[in-house]
Amino acid sequence: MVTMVSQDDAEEARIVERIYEAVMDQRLAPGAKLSEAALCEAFGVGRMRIRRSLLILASREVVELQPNRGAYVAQPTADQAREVFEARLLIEPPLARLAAQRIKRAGIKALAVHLDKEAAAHAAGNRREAIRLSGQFHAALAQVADNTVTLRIVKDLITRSSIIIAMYGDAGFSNCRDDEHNAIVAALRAGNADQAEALMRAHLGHIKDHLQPGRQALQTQDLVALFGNGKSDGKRA
Amino acid sequence: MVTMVSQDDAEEARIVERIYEAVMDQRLAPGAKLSEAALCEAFGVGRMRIRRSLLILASREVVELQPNRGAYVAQPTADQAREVFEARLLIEPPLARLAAQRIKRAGIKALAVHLDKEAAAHAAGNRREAIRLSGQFHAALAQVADNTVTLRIVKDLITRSSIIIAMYGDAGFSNCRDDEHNAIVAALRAGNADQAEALMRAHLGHIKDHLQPGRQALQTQDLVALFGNGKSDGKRA
DNA sequence: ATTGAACAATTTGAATACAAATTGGGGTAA
DNA sequence: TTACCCCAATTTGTATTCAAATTGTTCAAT
Repeated sequence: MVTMVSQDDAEEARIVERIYEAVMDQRLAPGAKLSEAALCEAFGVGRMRIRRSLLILASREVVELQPNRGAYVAQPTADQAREVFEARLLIEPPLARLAAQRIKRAGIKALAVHLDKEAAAHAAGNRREAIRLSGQFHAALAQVADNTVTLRIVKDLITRSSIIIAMYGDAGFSNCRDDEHNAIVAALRAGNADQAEALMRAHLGHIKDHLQPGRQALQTQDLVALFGNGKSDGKRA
Repeated sequence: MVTMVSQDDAEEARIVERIYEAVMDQRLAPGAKLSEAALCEAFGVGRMRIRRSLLILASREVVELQPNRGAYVAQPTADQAREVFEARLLIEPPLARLAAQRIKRAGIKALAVHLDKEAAAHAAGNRREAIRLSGQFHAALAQVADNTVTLRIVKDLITRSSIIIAMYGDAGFSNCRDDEHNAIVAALRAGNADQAEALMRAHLGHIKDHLQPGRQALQTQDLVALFGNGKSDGKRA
């Protein structure tokens, strides 16, 4: 008998991952409603499966579950935004240091490939892809550090960061500046742990500095729908 | 009129928290089966509620959901144990530094009260309470640092650490040594951020050094499974 | 007596049906 | 015309029911 162990769990993980990606691409705006029926159709699964996925997303604070109202992409407050970036400033610079100490030839190669993709997306004007890759760079670093526990933590933080940037970020400013990523990889390649840590700290500081806590960006697509602005209707993947 | 918002969610959070505590107390051993029916009776709630709680616990890797087999308290591998403590060594020393910079009079007071409780439990020979408080100290530090995002992360890590210590720890060695906690608080009180960070790093190193990766402390029915027949369960561990 | 297979019982997984609540629309009255 | 209220429709939450899988037991055969 073929057991097919944990095929079910993999399904939820797949759905969660897809929604994570949509949030990071900013295809799903903060406050966007995630209706169960729509998700059932989109993913071709039963309602139970969707409810489980939404619960996982809620436990990671990427979506908010409002009782009897439904699931919505989270809308972190300015204070929560501060906490997320504070956590990143706490975790990622030491992580960059660890990566510098631990990186192997294959890891350097992988990061180089990633930087190329970032540059290509940027050159092609593919803003959505550029934003996504820009966030993924930080996850790639955790992978280089060879620690899945930290990888999970960083993934959650960068996803929430994408929401925060969508809410509080300068209009045209993308997630990260590529040149800073390049500099960090250069430090890793040189095995300069101190520099890698310092560069990452500065990099995160720059992202944080470009947030405007008072902005309270377009609350939800409720407002958009109200004004008939067709900007954020792309809920379907 | 009165909305009673998120009363339902609070119920799941309560159950999850109770199970967290039981794991940290080592009342629930690694590999212990968490049958849905038993939990329904224990908490006096419906099966749906329990299933939601177990899913949250699984997403935090405190329990493992085996399809068609049920939920079990996680049994991290030696490699996963290494990753958890590596993550703690990455996060908590900078967190101690932040706490030293940010601590107020009320925080110092709260930590002093906590240390008293630890000492009292230790003096009274209440090992279970001592273990629990010993872990909670690290969460208290995150609270002093006033960052709920980091608090959540640290809580997850210390809960998983309890499981790891139960599996790989020396028999009589409790979670932490109280004197090291005292020293850390002294550094915080003195506002010596460098020392707080260094002490926390050393403290976590000590805990880690008392783990025996080869021990494989199988103390539950996993023992039976391992000796019975390594038919298809031998995949893990 | 021991081993193997079949069957029964328990436990989990999923689907369907039903109940509760919120939202939006329409109608009426001021 | 505007404001308020009631009702319907949609959406979420929960329970019940049934199916699938695993485990333990029993019986039979070697």
